[in-house]
Amino acid sequence: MSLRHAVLGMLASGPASGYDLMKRFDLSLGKVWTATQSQVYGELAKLAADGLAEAAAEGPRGRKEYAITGAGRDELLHWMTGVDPEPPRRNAMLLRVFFLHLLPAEQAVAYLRRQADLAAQRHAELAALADLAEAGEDGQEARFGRIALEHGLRLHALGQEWAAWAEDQVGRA
Amino acid sequence: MSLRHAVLGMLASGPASGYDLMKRFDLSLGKVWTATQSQVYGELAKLAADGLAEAAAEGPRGRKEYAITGAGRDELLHWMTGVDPEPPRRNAMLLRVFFLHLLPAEQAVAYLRRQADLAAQRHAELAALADLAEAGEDGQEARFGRIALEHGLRLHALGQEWAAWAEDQVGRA
DNA sequence: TTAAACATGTAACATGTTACATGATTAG
DNA sequence: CTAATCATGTAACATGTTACATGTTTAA
Repeated sequence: MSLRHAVLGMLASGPASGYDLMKRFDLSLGKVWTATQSQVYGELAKLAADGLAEAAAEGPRGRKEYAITGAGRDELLHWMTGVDPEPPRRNAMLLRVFFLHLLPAEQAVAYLRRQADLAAQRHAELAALADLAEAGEDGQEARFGRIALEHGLRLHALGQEWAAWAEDQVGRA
Repeated sequence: MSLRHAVLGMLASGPASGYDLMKRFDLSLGKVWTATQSQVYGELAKLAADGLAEAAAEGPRGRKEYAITGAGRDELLHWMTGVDPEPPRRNAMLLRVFFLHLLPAEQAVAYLRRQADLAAQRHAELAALADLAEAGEDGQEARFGRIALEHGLRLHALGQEWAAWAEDQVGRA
């Protein structure tokens, strides 16, 4: 149930509307947890029903701002420190690797080379995002965003190196 | 719809029952794509209904073996070479990192240290699995399993190094 | 005046998890 | 004879995606 905690975590920095939250999902947060508009509005309503958030203010155009409650903060803190995060259990790229023996060696190699290219591309995109972040605000919130981003950078570098190594392994068949 | 392709991929190595497939999900394949028993049996029925697999034989205890069809092979090959794999878009561990500024520095550091420990533990578990695999059969199928496993090993090493680096970053606050 | 941005919500469908329900065969 | 393993299936529920539906405010 981490969508709930993603929303709660953003609300913990101050009241926000569904529309505000979506912007954060589309920007930085979406790199580690995605959500659709319909999920965000739905979750906000449930959070309010469960007493973890409350409708705090109404603005123009039907805008509704929600604020985290004490119970919401408790729930968030419990999730952050009291429960070990589940590692991702699905990776479509590696699933294909398991079946690469079904392809002629030449196509298996092409697949691995393509993965190296994709990793390089994603690394470059993240690096561009990092540059933007560099120029932006600082403070504790930005610091941890930068730390998460560094994980992504290292991950894509790993992807590139691993794919090159794998290509070599297949070459020596 | 990768569950479908995970099942198809296993069927491509030879006919199998739902029970057989579950064993492979519980062992190696589950490291890159998980599935529950109820998903596997359901998917097998859908695959047969869609003409991508067919009930090939019946055994004792109601055992039903399924075999991949030509259309199934086409679908599998298209998925493997014609579509770029989607990168994972949800990481509960990194989501928490985004909200670490909500904790006192001391607890944020504890969180990061815990992640380093978990990564080390998972690395050791995978390494044990790798040793078993080493002793097992070889051939193309095992080779690619080993290549996927290497990715996991590198990933957990990265997790450890990154968490140590992050801890240091927070220390210098 | 009109396009872009702001703003929320619902319905239908797809996917995934947990729990329940049942029975056959084999090995000790 | 009895426990473990083999073997399949369904129902209820939770989560996630896509498409639709609607209306307001601001800036050019």
